[in-house]
Amino acid sequence: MPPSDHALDLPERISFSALTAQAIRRGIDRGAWAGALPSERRLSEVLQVSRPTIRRALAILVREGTLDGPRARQLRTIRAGGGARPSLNRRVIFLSHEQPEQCPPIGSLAFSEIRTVLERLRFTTEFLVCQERSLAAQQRKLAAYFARNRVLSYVLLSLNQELQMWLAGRGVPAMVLGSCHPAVRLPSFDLDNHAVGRSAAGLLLSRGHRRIAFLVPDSNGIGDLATEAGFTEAVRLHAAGDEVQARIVRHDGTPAGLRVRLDALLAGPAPPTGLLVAKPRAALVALVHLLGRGVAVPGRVSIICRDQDDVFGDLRPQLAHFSYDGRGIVRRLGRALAQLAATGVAVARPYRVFPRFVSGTSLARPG
Amino acid sequence: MPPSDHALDLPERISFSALTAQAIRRGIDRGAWAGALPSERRLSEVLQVSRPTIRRALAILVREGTLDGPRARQLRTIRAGGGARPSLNRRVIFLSHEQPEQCPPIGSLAFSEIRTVLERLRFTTEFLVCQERSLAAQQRKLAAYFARNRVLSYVLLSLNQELQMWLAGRGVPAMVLGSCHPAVRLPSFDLDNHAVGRSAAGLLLSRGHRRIAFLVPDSNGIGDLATEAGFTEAVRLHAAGDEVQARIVRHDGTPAGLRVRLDALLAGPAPPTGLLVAKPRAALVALVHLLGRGVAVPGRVSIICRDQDDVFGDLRPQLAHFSYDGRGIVRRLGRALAQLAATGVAVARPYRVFPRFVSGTSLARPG
DNA sequence: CTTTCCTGGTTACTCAGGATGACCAGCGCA
DNA sequence: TGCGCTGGTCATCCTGAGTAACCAGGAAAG
Repeated sequence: MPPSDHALDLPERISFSALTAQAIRRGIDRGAWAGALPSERRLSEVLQVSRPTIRRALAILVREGTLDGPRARQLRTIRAGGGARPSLNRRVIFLSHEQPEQCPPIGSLAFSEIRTVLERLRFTTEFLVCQERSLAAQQRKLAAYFARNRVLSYVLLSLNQELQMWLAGRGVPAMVLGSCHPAVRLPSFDLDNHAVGRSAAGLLLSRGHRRIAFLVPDSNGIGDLATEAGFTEAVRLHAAGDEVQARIVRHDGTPAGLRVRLDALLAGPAPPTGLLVAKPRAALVALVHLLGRGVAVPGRVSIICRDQDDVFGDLRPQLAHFSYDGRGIVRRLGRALAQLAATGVAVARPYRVFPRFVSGTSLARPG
Repeated sequence: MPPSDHALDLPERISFSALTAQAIRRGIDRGAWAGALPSERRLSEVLQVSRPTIRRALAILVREGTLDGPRARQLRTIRAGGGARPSLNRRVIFLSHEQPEQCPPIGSLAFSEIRTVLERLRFTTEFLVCQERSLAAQQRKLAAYFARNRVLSYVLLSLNQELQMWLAGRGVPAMVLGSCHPAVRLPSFDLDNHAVGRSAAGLLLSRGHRRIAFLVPDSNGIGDLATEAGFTEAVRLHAAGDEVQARIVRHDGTPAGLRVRLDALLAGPAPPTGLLVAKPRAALVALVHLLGRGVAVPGRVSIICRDQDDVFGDLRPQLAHFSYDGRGIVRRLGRALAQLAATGVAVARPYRVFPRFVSGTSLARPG
């Protein structure tokens, strides 16, 4: 018999499923979830582990009594005494009606920037998209989410007015990135969309356009409403003697819906010669659609986009648009969150950025 | 993008060999052996681990400097001062000729995804752009960087062939995200660009196109070269009896340069009726330029884009393109890096993804 | 109401990595 | 000289994880 070396620990032969079970157990202890676990597919994404492995891990936890089995196709519930130790977390949730790439206050570029900066500051970021059509459904979904998750603060991106006020009313910890309803008293980091709308209308009018339109999704985003207000205000101020026809054209936010509106506009009796388009994606869709229909840009229609996209400068015609440097906003947001994490409150002073106009060949004098 | 709960530790994916190395390391620290380790077969008995695993563990310890290699069939000796071991850091540098958003293997969307996943695995990520025009200048810059920085691994994104081979030759720790030169023996996570090129040409030919072209930047990216090879191969195989005219058109990577090439193509004697375009940005520029010139798409020219962009589906015509899910690649990359951090080496087996074709109305039969 | 999406449950298949056992050449030593 | 030990190598088997489909039930959106 060989002598045995006693000073040694044998390497632990532990299956990856068991390790995963440990990870989930720690998550439960830290209070990452309340009441019930996320779905298996969610866990598999979050933990970067395949679903069969997640299932084996869950089976272990059920067997040891940490979890209940799924009840009638419900999520698995966490057994009482799960140690829900409320620890100060640094979890930040971005809340929006749209995919992150489409949120106007911060273009696609800036969003990964935001994530990076916040993660440097040791915040963990998540994105929650709330795309239900009815307000009630949105509120139900969010209420369920609030009940099951503990977060430091929500960051509201281009939410519609009703939901923004509902959240503020419920006392959900939040700050607003993008435009903020004036009545909502939350820390906010805005673009001055009102000024942009006014400026855009002024640009079109000063180039001689007399039939202009603002194409905007009908989602009641507060920034969109502000742009709209600025747009009509500029028209009202200018149109003292002139005969100016300014329309606000709402579409349903889908590319197809936008094209339908565009076609209707152009087929109408007095088609506009100048367009302001909200959202970079929509501007691209509109440009390609018009060119594809043989409508010259800017020959028959000039286009200004309210928001930025870094492809705009590469195209011919270059899309005239408004642009700004998001880094200042990101820095402020990071500081506000750090303050909130440290002190429990954040200043509600709004921070405003005035985008600058980037001229492009898509804007010219009318035909 | 699905939200992810960051308040969690991910389960650690550590191989049993690495665990065994840990056990041996602890044994050394506790003075279980003096001067030299027991033989492999002894260790295998003592630790209750098979000998191949013991050997892998020993290789890890030799690599990290805890052990000397076996001297002339002697037992492995324990290095003096076994206390201070240079531990591998977890710093990862992304190295590319272009801005991250433009790197084709992973779209802008996927890149923030990659950062997030790697940072959750406790890697720190940085991006290093190497845009010098001359190869010598690139090498100088990188050599200076290597001399001053210790990193776990470089991740090469769409580097040109020369630089990729130079790095491999210098023994820089690296893996390739995107296409990899066949002679370069590095872990790589590829799209199968060759297959894409072949498939794209096949699609155009099978639709009846007989004059086709591949528009590609002249930067000698390995993926581009592979696409080109696949493209011409498909043409060669198909064109047995048929008369097919296939051109490779290189542009300088700028939108203006692309437009010049397009105009020259269309003004030529036998303009192509089908185009394959590399890079999503280039495809957008080409589409808008053609439509703006009154060239009907797909009426006069069909377009397929080799890469993906999520705006393609929203446009009319929809841009036919090749698409894939980058998450699998990100997962593999993360695992390879984790393995590298734990064991000091990563497998050099290439991982290949076959993008699937997303049909679109920009592709139709000619004329 | 209908439809859509998401849940848990289940399948078949691939593949990496560890276990096993055998073999080799070199070396020290009885 | 022959034995027993060392590290080095190989072929083979098998477990466990990954992947990608499916399915039915049920909740919720519209």
